[in-house]
Amino acid sequence: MNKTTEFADIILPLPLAQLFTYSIPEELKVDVAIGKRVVVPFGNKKFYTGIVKNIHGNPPKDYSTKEILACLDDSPIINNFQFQFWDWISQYYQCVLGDVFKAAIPSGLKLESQTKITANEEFQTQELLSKTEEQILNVLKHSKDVNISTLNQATGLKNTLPQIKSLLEKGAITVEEQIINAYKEKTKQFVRLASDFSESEMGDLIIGLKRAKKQQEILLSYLNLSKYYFEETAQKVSLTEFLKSGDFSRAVLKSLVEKQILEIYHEKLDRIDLSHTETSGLKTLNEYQEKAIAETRKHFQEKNCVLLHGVTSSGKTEIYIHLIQEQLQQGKQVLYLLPEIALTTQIITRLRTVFGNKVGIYHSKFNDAERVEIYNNVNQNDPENAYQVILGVRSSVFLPFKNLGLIIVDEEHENTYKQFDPAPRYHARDAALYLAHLHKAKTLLGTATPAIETYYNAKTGKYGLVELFQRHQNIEMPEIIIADIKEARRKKRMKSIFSPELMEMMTTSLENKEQIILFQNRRGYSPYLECKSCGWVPHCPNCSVSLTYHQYNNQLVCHYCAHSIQPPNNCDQCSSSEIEDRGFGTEKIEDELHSFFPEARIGRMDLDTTRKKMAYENLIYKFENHELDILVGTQMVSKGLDFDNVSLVGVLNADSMLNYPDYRAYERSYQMMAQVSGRAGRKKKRGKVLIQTFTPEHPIIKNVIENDYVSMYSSQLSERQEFIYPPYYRLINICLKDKNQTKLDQAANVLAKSLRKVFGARIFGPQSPVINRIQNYYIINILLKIEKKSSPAKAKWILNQHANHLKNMEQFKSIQINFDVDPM
DNA sequence: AGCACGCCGACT
DNA sequence: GTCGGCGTGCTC
Repeated sequence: MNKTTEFADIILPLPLAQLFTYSIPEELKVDVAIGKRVVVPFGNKKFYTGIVKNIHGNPPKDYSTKEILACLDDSPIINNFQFQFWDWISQYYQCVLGDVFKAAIPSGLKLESQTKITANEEFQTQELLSKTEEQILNVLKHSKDVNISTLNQATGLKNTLPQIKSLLEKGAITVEEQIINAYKEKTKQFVRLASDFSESEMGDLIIGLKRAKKQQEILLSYLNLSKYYFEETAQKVSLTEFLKSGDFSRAVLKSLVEKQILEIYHEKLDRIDLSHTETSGLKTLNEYQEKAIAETRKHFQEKNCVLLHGVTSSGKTEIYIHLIQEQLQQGKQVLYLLPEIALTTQIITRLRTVFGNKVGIYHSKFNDAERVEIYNNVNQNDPENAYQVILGVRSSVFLPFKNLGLIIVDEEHENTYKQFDPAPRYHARDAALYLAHLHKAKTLLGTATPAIETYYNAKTGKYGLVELFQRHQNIEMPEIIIADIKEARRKKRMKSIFSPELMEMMTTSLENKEQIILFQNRRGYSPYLECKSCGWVPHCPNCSVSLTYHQYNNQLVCHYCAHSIQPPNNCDQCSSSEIEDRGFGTEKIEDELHSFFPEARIGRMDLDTTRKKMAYENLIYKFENHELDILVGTQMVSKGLDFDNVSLVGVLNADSMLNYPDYRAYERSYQMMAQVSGRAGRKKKRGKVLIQTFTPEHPIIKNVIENDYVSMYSSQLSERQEFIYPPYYRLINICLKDKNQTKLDQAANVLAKSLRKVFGARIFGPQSPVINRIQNYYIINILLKIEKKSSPAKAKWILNQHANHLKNMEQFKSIQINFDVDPM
């Protein structure tokens, strides 16, 4: 017996800090290996899918082990790169490996145990059963495969657990844990000949069927469709299509199958379309692109990361494509990261036309089965059939790459690359840099408006910097016009939410049959309602935010917990019936546009209109085809879309962004306005951008008008230094949560005090966030700002010590503490 | 995270 | 008197 393969340390998909050690039964010793999935019992009921992290021969001292029940994989699904990557994520972002496991693997690869309940047939009523118990027993007798949730549904009861428990005690039912595999391969049925008949054999067969006309007909029709004797390889014939083609009955086909002439077979079907698309060569680069790509290659010789700072429509994508091609020729994989909203059909199509079915897409709107297929595809060892290029969102950094050569992070400044909740709170751009380091690959960051931190890294020589200021086909940068709404309001010249300038420009554009994009970073109709006489504002009962009014369903909705109510007719406080909406969101803009421009075709693009799988694509398609004149939207409209006929972009309220209480507010406002401006004026004509603001003299607005990123950068940089922010300092936010506000405040004060003893003035807070209650949990933050040079690992270790100390205090046991490293 | 155990309030 | 609320502790 081999002693060193006695035990395995398992990662479980739970937010628990340790690994769990199980013993490997003799019969599984050949199967169980590092990186494979295993099923293990946990507690006295549950089963989980875990990942084998370690195999060893050291029996644990303090407890006896349970046995691994099954091994799910023939070959590992987690490779060594991934284990190292997971370790880094869990250390850097201060979370547990189980959290990383949960985020990294599509849930279809994680089995779940489900309690299956069956009625005991031998049970005879000896004791009196309660009504609900009888009801439950009745349901069980008439259906099979019942679990708790279906039982709750069938009986209409909220919670049947107590009754189940008592029935179990009385011996009326049995309960069994069942493991459900969520992922099923999709298969399709096909028809083919049962054996390889020669032409003369086939002739005999057909003659033999002369008394079964229908069967003969089917056979001939099959030969016809499959071109069996005409082509080298017969065409595949799908069962359903075949039956439909001649209105054949299944029964007739069945008799042919029984005669062993035809047979039906199943074939696994990829949910992802792998059909061969025609690939076309690369586009030739213009001289500026050529220069940029040459510089990039040169930087890569000594630097691992290059920032490609190229203005909107300077043709960054073509540069990426050329670089991807180079990697593929060397047999390397490429990961192309995009933020959610920029992963559009346009870019997918472009990549597919060049790389065909070598491109895999990993999108959040894909269902789980599709993700499992992509995961498995990347994991397989056959480079002929595996995707070589993955175009994906944040979570695609967790795919099982074996041989990465290049990671491209497009729209690098996008804050959606940072995951906020749940843990792991990772930033895909920063994680990508580490991932590339593991593979000894290069990273290319691309954007028109770099994040301050990134530009700083480039300027200080940590990254290579390549700049590309020439728009392709020499399209001019749009003309930016400012509308002073304070002035317009004073003179009472505002038409609802539109300044006279905007009204005029919209009218002209519509007359010229040109398209318009209007941008407002707020969905819903109006951010809040207010009582005209006493100023009362309806708030969410669970969160400390006002409720947003949505007109399309006439609801007041909380954007934090989705709580919704009917708008009140009367004020809760003074019963006045005069309740007015305040502020405006995309819905209201759409509404107002309809009344001012009844002829115009208007589309709205925000979270509410793009929930369905293809809704976003449909809107884009309609706008591209000029089936819409005006597109109103939140930041979704500002990303990576190329439209040819947009002559006007309107930013309805620049101040709402500028006044946001965050140290990144100015940076983000600049990025947002610069990006949305980039949508204006493509071919032929110079576009116009109109920005409505109360503060036309604002320096950020000036930077936007002059398209002066560098000025914005240097003014922000000095502010960052002065006020102790990145890139000079590293931020770690410590978030405390509890249902009891007093207890929470006390705990935060105790923690802040003890941290100050170590970190001194580097500790800020405790500070209540603007929204200090979400889903009935109060929230308070403590912020640590440490010098970039000092060791973050040590600081994190100290933070953990103090947090654990707090959790060990009797009165603060219930407090939840989590860390957010490099918060956004 | 789940789930069991255990201790206090409102009800058949 | 019980049912059921959620606070607390444990899981290899």
